[in-house]
Amino acid sequence: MIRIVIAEDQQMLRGALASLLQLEEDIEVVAQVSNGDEALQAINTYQPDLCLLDIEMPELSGLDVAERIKQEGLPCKVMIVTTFARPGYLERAMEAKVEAYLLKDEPIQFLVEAIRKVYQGGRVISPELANFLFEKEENPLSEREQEVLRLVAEGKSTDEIASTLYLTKGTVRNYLSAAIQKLEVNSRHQAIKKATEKGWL
Amino acid sequence: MIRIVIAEDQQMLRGALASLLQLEEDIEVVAQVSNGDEALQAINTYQPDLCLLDIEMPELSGLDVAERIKQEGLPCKVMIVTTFARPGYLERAMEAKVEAYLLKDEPIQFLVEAIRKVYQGGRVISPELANFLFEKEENPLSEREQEVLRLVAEGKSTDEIASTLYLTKGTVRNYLSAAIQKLEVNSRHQAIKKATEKGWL
DNA sequence: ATAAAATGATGACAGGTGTCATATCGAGTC
DNA sequence: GACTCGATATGACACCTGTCATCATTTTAT
Repeated sequence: MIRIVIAEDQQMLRGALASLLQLEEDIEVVAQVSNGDEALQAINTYQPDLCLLDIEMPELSGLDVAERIKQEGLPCKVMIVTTFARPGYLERAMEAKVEAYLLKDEPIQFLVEAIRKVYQGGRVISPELANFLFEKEENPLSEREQEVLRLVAEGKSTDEIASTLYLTKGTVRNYLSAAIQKLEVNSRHQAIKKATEKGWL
Repeated sequence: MIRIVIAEDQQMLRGALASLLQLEEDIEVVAQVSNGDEALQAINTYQPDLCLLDIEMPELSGLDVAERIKQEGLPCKVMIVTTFARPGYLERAMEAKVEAYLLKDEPIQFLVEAIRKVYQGGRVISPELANFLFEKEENPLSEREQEVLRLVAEGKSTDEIASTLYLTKGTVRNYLSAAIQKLEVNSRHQAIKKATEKGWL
């Protein structure tokens, strides 16, 4: 019996997956949760064989949860199940050594088979993502540049960012300028768009 | 037997819903499609009792499909099933006189019951959205202002927008300025954010 | 038919933004 | 110890942006 925990914030999908997986004879859904914090708790409590983690959830992202599980050396295998084919996400997941990375655009049957493969010690990646593994683009942004971009993304002004980070606004503009050039775009907002698409924030 | 068509672009959710609904004795899923165009075709072909429409799909949005169904006077009842609690979406849906508007954050059981109610002539709205029906905010943006904002959202520059719409850049800035003031924000980008949240684009 | 909106344009101004050259400082590296 | 690199700062410049006043034209409403 494969014991699993499902972490997914959209109730309808979470419930649907749980019901369908429960129908499989060799699978038992021991817990369903809707955010990253609860996911960690549930994994500690139930010690499942593996967990399905959505990435974009409240509190802790699925990637954060994956990293913690691996750091703490928990035996629970990790399967990321997400909408987003972002190179940066995949890279973080690979670095955390997760067992699978699937897109929600796969059929359920693919998920079920992936679960069995992972349980038996295998690894699975959605075929659409296979390319990303080779032609992987490194995140060109420095820590500071990411920080500044994140704040712009939240809607903050140059001045607000400057005081948040205890910098002058000139310096903030320098970081933005550097980021804009590294990303080969023309404005801070295009920079945010591109960095977000790539999963670099 | 309630015959339904499911239009939802995320394969995993679509398949899961189809499988689960199929398990209900009084429901038959006659077609599953992944975009708005196919939805219209399927509805014409199969003449289902009702259809589940996601809003954000390729080609035609679920709202577009709903409007066409109602304009053409097709007997198919329409249930919108979406992630987004945006007042503007709900308003468009109400104007199109759809039979139901549900959030994907509802449990499946809610969906199943809603399907039965709608089949029997009822209407259903996710409880979280009930407020929006009363305190409904009108879209304050003119057609032109929306057009310009949409183009900014695509990442176009003022000059590009000007030549796309055959306007001078001064005029483009005027529309943006008007939109920014109507939305009570400080920049074109905040304007996009707010308008998008409200479902006004 | 006439008033009121909406559409489109222009020019001007203040302030924001992106770029660049340049300088300092500290942490590594050779 | 000299050198390089990243983080930080400054000042200057050109260009972009948001606002406003003003005007002409076309649509819409009464």
